[in-house]
Amino acid sequence: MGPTSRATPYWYEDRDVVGMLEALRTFRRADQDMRARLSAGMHMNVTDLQALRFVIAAENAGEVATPRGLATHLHISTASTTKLLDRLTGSGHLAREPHPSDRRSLVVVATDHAHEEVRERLARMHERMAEIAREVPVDARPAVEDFLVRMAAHLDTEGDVPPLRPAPRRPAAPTTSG
Amino acid sequence: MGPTSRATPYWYEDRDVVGMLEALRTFRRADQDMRARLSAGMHMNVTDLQALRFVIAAENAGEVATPRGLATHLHISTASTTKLLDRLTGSGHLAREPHPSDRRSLVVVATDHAHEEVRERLARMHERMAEIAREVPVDARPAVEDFLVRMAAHLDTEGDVPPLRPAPRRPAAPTTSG
DNA sequence: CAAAGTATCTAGCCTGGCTAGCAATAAGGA
DNA sequence: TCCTTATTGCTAGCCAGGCTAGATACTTTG
Repeated sequence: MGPTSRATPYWYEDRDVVGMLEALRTFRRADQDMRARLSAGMHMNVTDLQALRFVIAAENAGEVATPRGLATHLHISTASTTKLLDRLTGSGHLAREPHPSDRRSLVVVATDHAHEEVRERLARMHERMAEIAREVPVDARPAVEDFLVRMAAHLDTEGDVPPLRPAPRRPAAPTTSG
Repeated sequence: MGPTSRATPYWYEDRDVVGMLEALRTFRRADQDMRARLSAGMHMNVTDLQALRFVIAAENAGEVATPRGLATHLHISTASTTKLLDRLTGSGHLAREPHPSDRRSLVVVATDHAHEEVRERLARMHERMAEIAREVPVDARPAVEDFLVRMAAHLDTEGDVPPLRPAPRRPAAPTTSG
């Protein structure tokens, strides 16, 4: 309890640590809420907006977006992707075009209207985000980036299979009955 | 295009900025994926796990969790909360108990098994997260926290109503017609 | 005490995922 | 070349997990 000879006792360091972790949670919550509001404001669900942004990003990068690529990126099935494309072509945000080299596939393109709407709603936000990033002291920036990247790498290794329960149920694989 | 007299030309600064923003996206993606894996590993959906953690957090804070509080926290309706409680009591993670002072309401408590399972799966992860946070240089920590908090605050102001469309519909508040 | 408000639950609907299976096309080996 | 296998996107039909509306029990307020 009493002060020690160290300039920064252990509990002081911990306050920083707790602050950063709380800030991380705060950010995540804010980001999630923003996405929900944004997609609701565009009269679509969160996945559809993510898809739209993926297609636009692909176009900006000079690449072609296919339904298969969309399914992979969004971690949904190709069947769900078909429905998603039906929704977004129906709303006038996307269009299906023939694939130049693979006649099984097709190319997904964003309409001018979609480009405009997304740019309109996100340009200001992205600008301000960069501004906030620029407000970080130059010599602290590598630490910020490092912290986030390392945290992401850690999360990629967590939450996998349970270390205890041996996978409770497996609907398939009939052994005795049936 | 050519080099200037400045030690850190503008594009160098921008590289830091871009790096931080990319790291932010990377973190968000990793966090989302982790949550999906974690809840899948516990045979529940993401919302249910969030609810479970909310109840446990309330207990640890010496507070009581009610269905209403759960609904508010999760941004779902009370009807959906009833279904959620049915699922989680059915799986043996939560239990409904009488509310000590409001006989309309009830108190939601986590079972011992739920406490144990969550602690088991999250303790190591949280420890490692704190470890990663402690690896951030002490003098950079305020900048890290600030960056995240400011970014969160910004996101809280974005994605709202479109700056163009005049708030599509407002069911209540009749002014002229009706 | 009566009226209005609040908490939870039930009933029934809708969205957005999923799997299974299909036709068309591509890719690879005998 | 030709036959087999893999891949792509689609349709059909199912299910989980949200939602609104309305019922009931209780609390709060005038």
